Amino acid sequence: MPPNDEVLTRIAGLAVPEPAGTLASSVYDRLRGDILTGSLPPGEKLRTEALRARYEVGNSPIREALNRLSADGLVTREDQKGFRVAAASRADLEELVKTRCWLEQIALRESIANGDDSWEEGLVLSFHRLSRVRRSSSEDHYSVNPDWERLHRAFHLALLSACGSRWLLQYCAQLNDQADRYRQLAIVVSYPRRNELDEHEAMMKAATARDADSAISLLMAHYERTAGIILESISEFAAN
Amino acid sequence: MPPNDEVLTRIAGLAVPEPAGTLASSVYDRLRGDILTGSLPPGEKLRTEALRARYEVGNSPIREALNRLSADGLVTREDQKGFRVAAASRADLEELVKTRCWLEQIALRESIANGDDSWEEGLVLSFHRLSRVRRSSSEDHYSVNPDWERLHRAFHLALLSACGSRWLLQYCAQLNDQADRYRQLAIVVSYPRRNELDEHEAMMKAATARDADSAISLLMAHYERTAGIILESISEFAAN
DNA sequence: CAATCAAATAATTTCGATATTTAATTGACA
DNA sequence: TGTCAATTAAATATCGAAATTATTTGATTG
Repeated sequence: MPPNDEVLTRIAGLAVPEPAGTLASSVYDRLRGDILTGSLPPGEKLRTEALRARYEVGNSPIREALNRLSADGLVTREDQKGFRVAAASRADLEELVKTRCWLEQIALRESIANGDDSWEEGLVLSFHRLSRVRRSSSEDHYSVNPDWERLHRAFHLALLSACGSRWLLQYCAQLNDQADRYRQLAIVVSYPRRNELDEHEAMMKAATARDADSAISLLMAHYERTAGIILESISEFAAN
Repeated sequence: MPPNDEVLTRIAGLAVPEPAGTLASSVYDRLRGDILTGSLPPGEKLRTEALRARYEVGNSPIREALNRLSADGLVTREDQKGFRVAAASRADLEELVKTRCWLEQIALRESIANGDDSWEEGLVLSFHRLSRVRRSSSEDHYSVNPDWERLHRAFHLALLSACGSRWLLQYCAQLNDQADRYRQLAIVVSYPRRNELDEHEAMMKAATARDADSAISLLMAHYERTAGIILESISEFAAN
């Protein structure tokens, strides 16, 4: 079955990080976060014992979270050999961006064709919120602002949210996660600045004007540019 | 030391789909199979205790398998409320088919553009194998032939296998699973026959002739037709 | 009679420990 | 000194039971 409403609300960024109902879900969220921020680097071995200590829970919740993440593609699993953070490489990033463009092109076109007023309003709202938070949480040096990250994700998913397929939306969200991880890995090395807000505004305006071709061009260019910057700033990813 | 039985069966080529390395993976495969065949119907509650009895393993492998399946979309999970087989509905099937057409259209076009000789050969081989097994394992009444199901799946994935994106390929495989489940659900009610082999042959020929537009038309029509048959044969899916 | 609440029951989730498998180390032998 | 086998150590996977949370049952009250 396609992702349920709870998942969709979470994707839309409209829910605050509410306390998860089970330890397994809580560990899943935290582990996912730690992988996306690069706090757990690509290829890192994920030993049960170490994670037990890190998250202060027992065996079972850890393994349940790891099993879910492995189906998400953020963690790799090999029978009898345990879990690792998914590897990262230039080739992988290129494949990822290509796939993302294919899927989001469809999703955006459909969204623009089918989106109703509430979709349009959600989009405007997402952009507004994104425009009000700083890219970096510090003034002098760059440091990741979790609010910006969350709202940025929400904006991009708002664009696609009316595509009419929960499957496609979920896949886009998954690829979004993967791309976010690469962005974070690049930031560690020093992330070159650019005016992303203008790009987002242009997309939002093209989408609300129902100009599908323009919106798609802008979105594709946005992704290609980001990928280019990441590829420039990183010669090669560490191989564990 | 003389080779053990396992080695001998392997050499003789008599080994069935080799047993998974861990109990969790084995249960995952069996559960997945039971859901795809409809042996575990949509909406069915998946109680730990019942599954423990069914598959004769402990608690942990069951839960690990369920967690993986929930990320695959074959099972739904709600914190503190356990697991269920994913629901099925006409609306869901329509959304599924639509998404499948979107994604496979891209995958097939890319496959045809990029596929090398070994892709072409794999495709011809897949078709040949599919053509040599019967649709039904019984002559007089219809009964699912697991070999045909497996080879049918393999053929469709062979078509897309050169698309150049493991992500896209994985998504197509996932949607394939979902569609297979609907097909099985319809078969229970009595599945109308048609000459699927010719359709598959036409696709194979168009693909090897590198005629992307024709191949895509054939594939889309193939899916639409299947969906139509399923929707006709089922008034509504049971709601648990 | 319907609604509410509390107790009892059932199911899910989690823990700690054990069994199995893999990886690392040691030591014998060439 | 290098290789291989045997041994030890470490890690993974699994089990069974305890703790937590949901659901049902049944009594009580408005």
